[in-house]
Amino acid sequence: MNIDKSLISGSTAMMVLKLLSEKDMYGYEMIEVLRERSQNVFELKAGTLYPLLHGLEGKGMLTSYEKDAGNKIRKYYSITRQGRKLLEEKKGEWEIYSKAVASVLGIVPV
Amino acid sequence: MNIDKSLISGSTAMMVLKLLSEKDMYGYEMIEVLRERSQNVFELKAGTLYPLLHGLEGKGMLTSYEKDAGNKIRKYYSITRQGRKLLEEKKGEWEIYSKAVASVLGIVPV
DNA sequence: TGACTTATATCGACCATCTATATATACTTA
DNA sequence: TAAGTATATATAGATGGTCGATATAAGTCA
Repeated sequence: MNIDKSLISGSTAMMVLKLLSEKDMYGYEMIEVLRERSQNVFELKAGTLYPLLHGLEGKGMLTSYEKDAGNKIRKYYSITRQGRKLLEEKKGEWEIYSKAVASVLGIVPV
Repeated sequence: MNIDKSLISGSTAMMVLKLLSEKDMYGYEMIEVLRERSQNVFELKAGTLYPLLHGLEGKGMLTSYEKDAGNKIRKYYSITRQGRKLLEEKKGEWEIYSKAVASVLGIVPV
Protein backbone atom coordinates (compact mmCIF):
# COMPACT_ATOMS: atom_id res chain seq x y z
CA MET A 1 0.00 0.00 0.00
CA ASN A 2 1.30 3.42 -0.88
CA ILE A 3 -0.05 5.78 1.71
CA ASP A 4 1.81 9.03 2.11
CA LYS A 5 4.10 8.39 5.07
CA SER A 6 3.48 11.83 6.51
CA LEU A 7 -0.16 10.91 7.11
CA ILE A 8 0.94 8.11 9.38
CA SER A 9 2.11 10.10 12.34
CA GLY A 10 1.47 9.85 16.00
CA SER A 11 -1.07 7.07 15.64
CA THR A 12 1.57 4.35 15.66
CA ALA A 13 1.99 4.44 19.43
CA MET A 14 -1.79 4.21 19.82
CA MET A 15 -2.01 1.15 17.60
CA VAL A 16 0.90 -0.57 19.32
CA LEU A 17 -0.78 0.02 22.67
CA LYS A 18 -4.02 -1.38 21.26
CA LEU A 19 -2.32 -4.59 20.16
CA LEU A 20 -0.67 -5.00 23.56
CA SER A 21 -3.98 -4.34 25.33
CA GLU A 22 -5.16 -7.63 23.86
CA LYS A 23 -2.14 -9.80 24.57
CA ASP A 24 1.60 -9.66 25.17
CA MET A 25 3.60 -9.56 21.95
CA TYR A 26 7.16 -9.32 20.70
CA GLY A 27 8.23 -6.62 18.28
CA TYR A 28 8.31 -8.51 15.05
CA GLU A 29 4.91 -9.99 15.80
CA MET A 30 3.44 -6.50 16.15
CA ILE A 31 4.70 -5.54 12.70
CA GLU A 32 2.98 -8.57 11.19
CA VAL A 33 -0.27 -8.24 13.10
CA LEU A 34 -0.47 -4.54 12.29
CA ARG A 35 0.00 -5.30 8.61
CA GLU A 36 -2.67 -8.02 8.62
CA ARG A 37 -5.23 -6.07 10.62
CA SER A 38 -4.84 -3.01 8.42
CA GLN A 39 -5.12 -5.01 5.17
CA ASN A 40 -1.51 -4.17 4.28
CA VAL A 41 -1.95 -0.43 4.78
CA PHE A 42 0.48 -0.24 7.69
CA GLU A 43 3.90 -1.58 6.98
CA LEU A 44 5.58 -0.49 10.17
CA LYS A 45 9.36 -0.50 9.89
CA ALA A 46 11.58 -2.08 12.51
CA GLY A 47 13.54 1.17 12.71
CA THR A 48 10.32 2.88 13.78
CA LEU A 49 8.99 0.24 16.13
CA TYR A 50 11.93 -0.59 18.37
CA PRO A 51 12.79 2.98 19.38
CA LEU A 52 9.06 3.51 19.95
CA LEU A 53 8.83 0.45 22.22
CA HIS A 54 11.89 1.56 24.19
CA GLY A 55 10.39 5.00 24.59
CA LEU A 56 7.04 3.68 25.81
CA GLU A 57 8.82 1.36 28.21
CA GLY A 58 10.89 4.24 29.53
CA LYS A 59 7.70 6.19 30.21
CA GLY A 60 6.22 3.26 32.13
CA MET A 61 3.56 2.44 29.53
CA LEU A 62 5.04 -0.99 28.85
CA THR A 63 7.17 -3.57 30.59
CA SER A 64 9.23 -6.23 28.86
CA TYR A 65 10.50 -9.72 29.59
CA GLU A 66 12.46 -12.31 27.66
CA LYS A 67 10.87 -15.60 26.80
CA ASP A 68 12.40 -18.69 25.27
CA ALA A 69 10.58 -19.62 22.08
CA GLY A 70 11.95 -23.04 21.18
CA ASN A 71 15.32 -21.99 19.90
CA LYS A 72 15.11 -18.22 20.00
CA ILE A 73 14.81 -15.78 22.85
CA ARG A 74 12.09 -13.30 22.16
CA LYS A 75 11.47 -10.03 23.93
CA TYR A 76 7.85 -9.73 24.92
CA TYR A 77 6.12 -6.49 25.81
CA SER A 78 3.27 -6.09 28.26
CA ILE A 79 1.04 -3.04 28.66
CA THR A 80 0.83 -1.39 32.10
CA ARG A 81 -2.19 0.21 33.74
CA GLN A 82 -0.72 3.58 32.80
CA GLY A 83 -0.37 2.34 29.23
CA ARG A 84 -4.05 1.41 29.12
CA LYS A 85 -4.94 4.84 30.35
CA LEU A 86 -2.81 6.40 27.60
CA LEU A 87 -4.48 4.17 25.02
CA GLU A 88 -7.92 5.39 26.06
CA GLU A 89 -6.73 8.99 25.80
CA LYS A 90 -5.24 8.45 22.36
CA LYS A 91 -8.39 6.72 21.14
CA GLY A 92 -10.48 9.66 22.26
CA GLU A 93 -8.15 12.04 20.48
CA TRP A 94 -8.22 9.95 17.34
CA GLU A 95 -12.02 10.08 17.22
CA ILE A 96 -12.06 13.85 17.65
CA TYR A 97 -9.34 14.29 15.08
CA SER A 98 -10.78 12.01 12.41
CA LYS A 99 -14.23 13.51 12.79
CA ALA A 100 -12.77 16.99 12.39
CA VAL A 101 -10.98 15.96 9.19
CA ALA A 102 -14.20 14.45 7.84
CA SER A 103 -15.99 17.65 8.73
CA VAL A 104 -13.49 19.80 6.84
CA LEU A 105 -13.56 17.47 3.84
CA GLY A 106 -17.33 17.60 3.81
CA ILE A 107 -17.68 13.89 4.33
CA VAL A 108 -21.06 13.26 5.91
CA PRO A 109 -20.65 11.47 9.24
CA VAL A 110 -22.39 8.11 8.92
CA MET B 1 -8.95 21.72 21.73
CA ASN B 2 -5.98 19.76 22.92
CA ILE B 3 -5.28 17.17 20.31
CA ASP B 4 -1.81 15.67 20.36
CA LYS B 5 0.06 17.70 17.74
CA SER B 6 1.77 14.64 16.36
CA LEU B 7 -1.58 13.26 15.23
CA ILE B 8 -2.04 16.28 13.02
CA SER B 9 0.50 15.54 10.36
CA GLY B 10 0.35 15.44 6.62
CA SER B 11 -3.37 16.10 6.49
CA THR B 12 -2.94 19.86 6.70
CA ALA B 13 -2.02 20.20 3.02
CA MET B 14 -5.08 18.16 2.11
CA MET B 15 -7.39 20.39 4.13
CA VAL B 16 -5.89 23.59 2.75
CA LEU B 17 -6.40 22.25 -0.78
CA LYS B 18 -9.99 21.37 0.10
CA LEU B 19 -10.72 24.91 1.27
CA LEU B 20 -9.19 26.37 -1.88
CA SER B 21 -11.16 23.94 -4.05
CA GLU B 22 -14.26 25.81 -2.92
CA LYS B 23 -13.07 29.38 -3.31
CA ASP B 24 -9.94 31.54 -3.38
CA MET B 25 -8.76 32.50 0.09
CA TYR B 26 -5.99 34.39 1.84
CA GLY B 27 -3.85 32.73 4.49
CA TYR B 28 -5.35 34.15 7.63
CA GLU B 29 -8.82 33.34 6.35
CA MET B 30 -7.85 29.67 5.95
CA ILE B 31 -6.76 29.51 9.58
CA GLU B 32 -10.14 30.84 10.70
CA VAL B 33 -12.27 28.73 8.37
CA LEU B 34 -10.31 25.62 9.32
CA ARG B 35 -10.91 26.33 12.99
CA GLU B 36 -14.63 26.91 12.49
CA ARG B 37 -15.21 23.91 10.26
CA SER B 38 -13.37 21.59 12.63
CA GLN B 39 -15.24 22.87 15.70
CA ASN B 40 -12.00 24.32 17.12
CA VAL B 41 -10.05 21.10 16.73
CA PHE B 42 -7.63 22.53 14.19
CA GLU B 43 -5.81 25.61 15.30
CA LEU B 44 -3.40 25.88 12.42
CA LYS B 45 -0.46 28.11 13.21
CA ALA B 46 0.75 30.84 10.85
CA GLY B 47 4.23 29.38 11.11
CA THR B 48 2.83 26.15 9.67
CA LEU B 49 0.53 27.58 7.04
CA TYR B 50 2.68 30.12 5.20
CA PRO B 51 5.62 27.83 4.47
CA LEU B 52 3.07 25.19 3.41
CA LEU B 53 1.38 27.61 1.00
CA HIS B 54 4.73 28.64 -0.47
CA GLY B 55 5.66 25.00 -0.91
CA LEU B 56 2.39 24.13 -2.65
CA GLU B 57 2.75 27.16 -4.89
CA GLY B 58 6.29 26.14 -5.76
CA LYS B 59 5.03 22.71 -6.78
CA GLY B 60 2.38 24.25 -9.00
CA MET B 61 -0.57 23.21 -6.86
CA LEU B 62 -1.56 26.81 -6.14
CA THR B 63 -1.18 30.24 -7.68
CA SER B 64 -1.37 33.54 -5.81
CA TYR B 65 -2.35 37.12 -6.52
CA GLU B 66 -2.60 40.27 -4.44
CA LYS B 67 -5.95 41.93 -3.94
CA ASP B 68 -6.75 45.25 -2.35
CA ALA B 69 -9.19 44.78 0.51
CA GLY B 70 -10.22 48.32 1.45
CA ASN B 71 -7.08 49.38 3.23
CA LYS B 72 -5.05 46.19 3.30
CA ILE B 73 -3.45 44.21 0.54
CA ARG B 74 -4.26 40.55 0.93
CA LYS B 75 -2.55 37.66 -0.80
CA TYR B 76 -5.10 35.31 -2.25
CA TYR B 77 -4.41 31.73 -3.24
CA SER B 78 -6.08 29.81 -6.04
CA ILE B 79 -5.96 26.06 -6.60
CA THR B 80 -4.67 24.77 -9.95
CA ARG B 81 -5.87 21.76 -11.92
CA GLN B 82 -2.84 19.90 -10.63
CA GLY B 83 -3.78 20.92 -7.10
CA ARG B 84 -7.26 19.47 -7.54
CA LYS B 85 -5.74 16.24 -8.72
CA LEU B 86 -3.51 16.14 -5.65
CA LEU B 87 -6.52 16.81 -3.43
CA GLU B 88 -8.36 13.82 -4.87
CA GLU B 89 -5.31 11.65 -4.28
CA LYS B 90 -4.93 12.81 -0.69
CA LYS B 91 -8.62 12.27 0.00
CA GLY B 92 -8.36 8.71 -1.26
CA GLU B 93 -5.34 8.13 0.95
CA TRP B 94 -7.09 9.60 3.94
CA GLU B 95 -10.01 7.23 3.54
CA ILE B 96 -7.75 4.22 3.28
CA TYR B 97 -5.68 5.36 6.22
CA SER B 98 -8.56 6.20 8.56
CA LYS B 99 -10.33 2.94 7.77
CA ALA B 100 -7.14 1.04 8.53
CA VAL B 101 -6.79 2.75 11.90
CA ALA B 102 -10.43 1.97 12.72
CA SER B 103 -9.80 -1.60 11.73
CA VAL B 104 -6.80 -1.92 14.05
CA LEU B 105 -8.66 -0.25 16.91
CA GLY B 106 -11.57 -2.62 16.42
CA ILE B 107 -13.98 0.20 15.72
CA VAL B 108 -16.84 -1.20 13.67
CA PRO B 109 -17.10 0.65 10.35
CA VAL B 110 -20.46 2.42 10.28
C1' DT C 1 -1.58 55.49 24.92
C1' DG C 2 -1.60 50.66 25.20
C1' DA C 3 -3.37 46.26 24.20
C1' DC C 4 -5.29 43.42 20.98
C1' DT C 5 -6.54 41.77 16.28
C1' DT C 6 -5.52 41.23 11.50
C1' DA C 7 -2.04 39.73 8.12
C1' DT C 8 2.18 37.82 6.21
C1' DA C 9 6.68 35.95 6.85
C1' DT C 10 11.02 33.51 8.52
C1' DC C 11 13.97 30.85 11.76
C1' DG C 12 15.34 27.38 14.87
C1' DA C 13 13.76 23.49 17.43
C1' DC C 14 11.30 19.28 18.18
C1' DC C 15 9.65 14.85 17.13
C1' DA C 16 7.92 10.86 14.40
C1' DT C 17 9.25 8.18 10.86
C1' DC C 18 12.27 6.44 7.41
C1' DT C 19 16.43 4.31 5.27
C1' DA C 20 20.56 2.17 6.00
C1' DT C 21 23.29 -0.62 8.58
C1' DA C 22 24.63 -4.20 12.02
C1' DT C 23 24.21 -8.65 14.20
C1' DA C 24 22.63 -13.39 14.73
C1' DT C 25 19.92 -17.51 13.91
C1' DA C 26 16.75 -20.48 11.18
C1' DC C 27 14.76 -22.10 7.08
C1' DT C 28 14.62 -22.89 2.09
C1' DT C 29 16.29 -24.02 -2.20
C1' DA C 30 19.47 -24.64 -5.92
C1' DT D 1 26.82 -26.92 0.99
C1' DA D 2 26.32 -22.34 -0.29
C1' DA D 3 23.30 -18.55 -1.09
C1' DG D 4 19.34 -16.29 -0.29
C1' DT D 5 15.40 -15.20 2.45
C1' DA D 6 12.84 -14.79 6.80
C1' DT D 7 12.97 -14.05 11.66
C1' DA D 8 14.38 -10.89 15.38
C1' DT D 9 16.31 -6.92 17.71
C1' DA D 10 18.86 -2.70 17.65
C1' DT D 11 21.08 1.93 16.54
C1' DA D 12 22.53 6.10 13.68
C1' DG D 13 21.64 9.60 10.60
C1' DA D 14 18.40 11.93 7.48
C1' DT D 15 14.01 13.85 6.25
C1' DG D 16 9.91 16.38 6.81
C1' DG D 17 5.81 18.43 9.19
C1' DT D 18 4.61 21.29 12.86
C1' DC D 19 5.45 24.45 16.48
C1' DG D 20 6.96 28.52 19.21
C1' DA D 21 9.30 32.71 18.89
C1' DT D 22 10.08 36.65 16.56
C1' DA D 23 9.52 40.46 13.12
C1' DT D 24 6.82 43.87 10.78
C1' DA D 25 2.89 46.77 9.99
C1' DA D 26 -1.74 48.55 9.96
C1' DG D 27 -6.38 48.81 12.18
C1' DT D 28 -9.57 48.66 16.36
C1' DC D 29 -11.04 49.68 20.80
C1' DA D 30 -11.00 50.98 25.62
